[in-house]
Amino acid sequence: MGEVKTPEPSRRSERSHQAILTAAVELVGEVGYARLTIEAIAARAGVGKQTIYRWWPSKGAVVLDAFVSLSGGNEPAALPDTGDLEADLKMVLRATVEELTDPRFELPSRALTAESQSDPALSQQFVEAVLRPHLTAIQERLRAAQRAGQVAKGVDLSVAVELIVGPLFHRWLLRTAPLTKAYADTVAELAVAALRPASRKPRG
Amino acid sequence: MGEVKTPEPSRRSERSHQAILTAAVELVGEVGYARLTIEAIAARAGVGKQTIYRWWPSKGAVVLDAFVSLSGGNEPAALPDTGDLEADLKMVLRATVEELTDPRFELPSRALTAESQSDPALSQQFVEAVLRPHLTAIQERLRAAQRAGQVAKGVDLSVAVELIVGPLFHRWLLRTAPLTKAYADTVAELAVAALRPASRKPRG
Amino acid sequence: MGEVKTPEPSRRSERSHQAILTAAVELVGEVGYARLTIEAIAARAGVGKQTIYRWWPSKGAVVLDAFVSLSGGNEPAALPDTGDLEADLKMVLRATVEELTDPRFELPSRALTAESQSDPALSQQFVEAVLRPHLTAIQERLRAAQRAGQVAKGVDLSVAVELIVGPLFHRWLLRTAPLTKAYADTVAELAVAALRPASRKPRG
Amino acid sequence: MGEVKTPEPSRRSERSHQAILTAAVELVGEVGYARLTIEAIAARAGVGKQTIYRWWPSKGAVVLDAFVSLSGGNEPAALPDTGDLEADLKMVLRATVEELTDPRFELPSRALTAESQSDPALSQQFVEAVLRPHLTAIQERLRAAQRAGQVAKGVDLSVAVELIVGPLFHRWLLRTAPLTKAYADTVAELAVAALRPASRKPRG
DNA sequence: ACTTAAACGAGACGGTACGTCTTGTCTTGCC
DNA sequence: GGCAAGACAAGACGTACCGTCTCGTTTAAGT
Repeated sequence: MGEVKTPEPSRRSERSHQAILTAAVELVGEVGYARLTIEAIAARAGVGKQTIYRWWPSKGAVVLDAFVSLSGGNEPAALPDTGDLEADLKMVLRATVEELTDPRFELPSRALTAESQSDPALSQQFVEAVLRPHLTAIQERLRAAQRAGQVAKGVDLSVAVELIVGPLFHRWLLRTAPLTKAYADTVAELAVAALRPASRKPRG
Repeated sequence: MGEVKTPEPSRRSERSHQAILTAAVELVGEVGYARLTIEAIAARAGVGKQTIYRWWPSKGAVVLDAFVSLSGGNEPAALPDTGDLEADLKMVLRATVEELTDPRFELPSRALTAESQSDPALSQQFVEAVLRPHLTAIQERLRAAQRAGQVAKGVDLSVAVELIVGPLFHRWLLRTAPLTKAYADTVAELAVAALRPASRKPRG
Repeated sequence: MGEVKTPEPSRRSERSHQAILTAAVELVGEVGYARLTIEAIAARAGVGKQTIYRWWPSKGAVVLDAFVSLSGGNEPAALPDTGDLEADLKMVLRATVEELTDPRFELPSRALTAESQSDPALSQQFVEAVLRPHLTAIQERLRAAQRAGQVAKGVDLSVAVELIVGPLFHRWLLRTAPLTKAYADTVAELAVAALRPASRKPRG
Repeated sequence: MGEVKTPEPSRRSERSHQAILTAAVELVGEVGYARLTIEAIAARAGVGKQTIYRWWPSKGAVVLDAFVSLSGGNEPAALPDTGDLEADLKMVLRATVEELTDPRFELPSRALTAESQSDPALSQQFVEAVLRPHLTAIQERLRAAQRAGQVAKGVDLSVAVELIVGPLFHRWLLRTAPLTKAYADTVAELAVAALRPASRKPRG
């Protein structure tokens, strides 16, 4: 995931490839993303710098690949569907809070989000590889709820997903307040209320 | 705003101070934050590098000060209160979309958000100086609505604020989809629905 | 000329061999010896790098072979013997000046002389392949002159040869002054005077 | 000696300057010129690479300065004048042979001569700083001899000097044969014979 | 003609050094 | 005596080549 450049990938050394990803993961944990250097990755991986530059366009791209390979298998697949939307959402949002708070994921995630601000291509890859599966899983659960009449017919589910996760990321990224499970619960409750088919709209 | 270091501030050259902020604003617009250097700011401002290092701890801090001085007076003060919460929120969210899309603000904002990921001190200053006034203004409007019975009594308004702005920032920061005024409207509608007192959720 | 390594020479591709020498000659003329690279020779010759490393031990060795193949046939054979030693020497020294000044020969010659300073093996090959024939030709002419009584009996002719060509190379290599045919003539006259059988030695 | 570039020399750190020259001398002795790198000089000298690139245009220029500062004071001044030209020349040529054979001088000298082949500016500086004093000293001795009637009136002394030293350098640079004191003596004898006024050549 | 082992082109690899750039500190000399 | 100017040590950048090492693919001997 990530290479778009020219060289013949069949001749790629899988040994070096893995060593680079491993070294990147280790080093980003040890010194942080800002003080992470290509030279250090190459040295730690026992690899020439050119081998990194040959296959990745930037430091961010290496770290993204490393991060993806790290959180490799744990595709969130689908949310459980207990029939209780609010409970299911609370579960997934609590899990999200836990992940965003786990230092193992927090540092690389913040780094990639930061890097994405100035590198739209990286941003795209980051979202598709890391974020999209989570969003899609939630959206599928919402679709089921919509079919079950727990979510109003007219709601655009892609917006609904961001209504749910947006507040969490906002607090995480901007550190407006501590990111807790209580907050996750409150957001889930409010979101469910927002999506519920209108009993009546008292506005007019 | 921003200085925390030692030297005697009374002897500070206001002329150099302003020149530095101006140069930073110009340069961040010309080359972007990533390629912005302290040396270039000093050169453009006609100032010794030491004069920058003396008063600011990092490149981010200079840019934050420059950004704040740029958007100086326009404190958002308070939201209008037309009595129609949804309409008032749509107005402020549309304005927010406009600002986040305005290249004059977008680049420095993204840069400072990115830099905040690895610099919690900067993050704190950024939030307090730039973001907090907006959040507070929205929260005040919500308090009025709560008093008017348009928002449920039990709702934690600081969470409500993030429910409203979170989805916008999520889309802006992660570029999951284009950030449009239609999206702002939808978010406002859903948020109002979430906060409405109405019948408590019919689930139990 | 030059190969000392192991592989079976009968299977050598003459096509590649020639292409390499041609490419080396062209490139040394285009970019000079210092900026000449094995990679560039291989690319220009349409040859794998290994094919060069297989048959030559160093860049200098390739260029030496290329240079020898360039100045291939024109073995100086023997000097003319008009009976007038001084005239014959002037002729050969003037020709030498011309060659040392001809850009076609000057650049590779200087490069190989330079390289020889740090590579005695190359030095040996260079001297034997390029220089020795010239020196030998002059020495033969001196031997004839010695037989004819124009050169003193006791003179060591190998030293005499270097007395003649040394001053030319000195000026060429060290650029102490322009290398001209007038200088060649003067050197020839002085050398002949040095070698002439002593009328008497007015020293004692 | 050597700097031709822009920066203000008054602010130059004499400490770093000396450390660089010392490191260069040491390293050229330890690993030879070809394997000498700017990086190693900087590391050994405890100096940033830029400090070298700021003040010298090339590796050769650094080594030349280092070499000159090494052989700093020992200006050859003037040759002794015992009245016996041949004896005096033998003395100086033997000394030259000794110097050219002394490893302390041989390696840098060969390196600078080699480098001069592709860098005429360096060549010029090398000749003027290192070689010219020797040549001038010999030329002065020859002038005295010419006044004393031991050298023919019409002889161009600058050519005469190269007649004397050229054969030595020829053998040293091209390694046509071992460079010995016996060779130096023979060259001196032949040179004196060449320059002697005596009976004009009996040829015409 | 068939086999087989080499030499071949291509080019990825681990490395080294390049010359440039930027950082944050230190120094000099002008005003 | 405060400040611009800029030299300095440090070290990462991205590039260029080095010489070695696979890869298939010719190619030429020796069957």
